[in-house]
Amino acid sequence: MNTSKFKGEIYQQFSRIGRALASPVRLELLDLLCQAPRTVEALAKETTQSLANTSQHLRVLRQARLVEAEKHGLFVVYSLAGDEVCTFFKSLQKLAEVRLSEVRSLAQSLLAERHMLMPVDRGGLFSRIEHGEVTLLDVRPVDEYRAGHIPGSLSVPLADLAEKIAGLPRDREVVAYCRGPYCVLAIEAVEILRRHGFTALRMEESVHDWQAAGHVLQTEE
Amino acid sequence: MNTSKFKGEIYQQFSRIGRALASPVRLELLDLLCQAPRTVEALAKETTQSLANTSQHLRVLRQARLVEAEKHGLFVVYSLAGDEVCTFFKSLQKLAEVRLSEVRSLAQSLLAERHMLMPVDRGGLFSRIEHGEVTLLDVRPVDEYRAGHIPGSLSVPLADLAEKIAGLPRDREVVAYCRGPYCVLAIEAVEILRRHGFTALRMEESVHDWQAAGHVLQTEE
DNA sequence: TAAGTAATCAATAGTAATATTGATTACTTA
DNA sequence: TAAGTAATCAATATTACTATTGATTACTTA
Repeated sequence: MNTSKFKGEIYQQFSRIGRALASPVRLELLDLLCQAPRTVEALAKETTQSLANTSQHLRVLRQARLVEAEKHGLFVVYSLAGDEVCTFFKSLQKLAEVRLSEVRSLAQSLLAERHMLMPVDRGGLFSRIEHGEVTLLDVRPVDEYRAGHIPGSLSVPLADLAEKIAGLPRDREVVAYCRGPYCVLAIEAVEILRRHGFTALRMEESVHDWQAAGHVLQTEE
Repeated sequence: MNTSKFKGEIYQQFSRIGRALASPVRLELLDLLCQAPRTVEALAKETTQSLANTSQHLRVLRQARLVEAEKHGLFVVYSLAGDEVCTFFKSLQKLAEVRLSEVRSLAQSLLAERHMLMPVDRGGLFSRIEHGEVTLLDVRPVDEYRAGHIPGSLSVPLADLAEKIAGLPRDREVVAYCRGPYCVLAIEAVEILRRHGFTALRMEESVHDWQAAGHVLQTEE
């Protein structure tokens, strides 16, 4: 092995990761898998892609060793190959946010239209959550909640919010969270809650940020 | 702006970064720019690509806002758009190392052939360097040394090593460093030094690791 | 102003990526 | 064993990427 052959091959290897991240569909798949493992069918449905196309994109991700597949009976369950993949995906989002003004303006225009630019006090919020001073809603699908959620949070998937909203205490603030700053679930939840007269806030932080801040997650229901 | 339009566009934006990282040539260009700004001509020469091809790849990197171009007289000097790009590139390398066994085996086979698997004591080395107990050589091109180097290091570009080797003190250990764990310059330097009877070691860490460890760099000569 | 140089542009051939369709495989269960 | 289902495979049309070539632009300097 001479050094110039090494150089050629090592950058080729690095580019496998880049290639895997070059498609919006694959990034959406990764984003979902950061929350919880899923079957191909579930991933296809959530990304509104055909089954075959989803399967093909998953193959690319698997070839880059970013995800793993395991057969469970009739289903193939895909999951992240490791926590470091999620961390890396978050840092990709962060880099895009810092470098691409388009990302910042997209996010801002979505929030501004919905009157959600009001800042949520990040430091104070975590401690208010820990002291049970707010009703904390996890509005992600229930499987993601089961895979890990912030202690004390209630699982109220966005799809079920309408029917569960009557049971929420009206005398205190509601805080909704989902997958992170670029997930729209909490935004939609807050809109619905406000329409029903609640004082509702959206928390940008996800379970990963909660974990990164040194807290532990709760699994199962 | 509805939420599904937002989702479509935000992943599209994230994928701009992925696309930019999908080519081995662009990763090599980024790697070089992590060390120091350069003209198109210099980048073309160092990557052994044609001028036109290099220019095109740089355009892609610029469109992803990972690099910036500034015209200096007849030359266009490209540089990293920010330190966070270098940090991200390093984390891509790290992810590839963790996830891709091919990366680990490529690196290992290169080192094993050259009898360089001997571990360098990372913690101790930094303090021995600070106390001047080793001759520390920066074997990168001189422009990279000028852009920032470890204090106390001598600039001995690999190309000049043969002629400068006579002037090195023979009574103590020589440590060579270059751009990081996947750069071959220090490996080649150590080979030459050993052939001339020196006790030579390769340091995997680069100026970025030195900086990340809380030390300051030295600029200019 | 003319010659020279760095870089980009434009056109193109070859290759690779994407999404669709329909067929096939692998497994479960009636 | 047959029917049903999840997932993959195979073939394909479309689109995008890559590297090359030669022309052009923008600037400097003789």
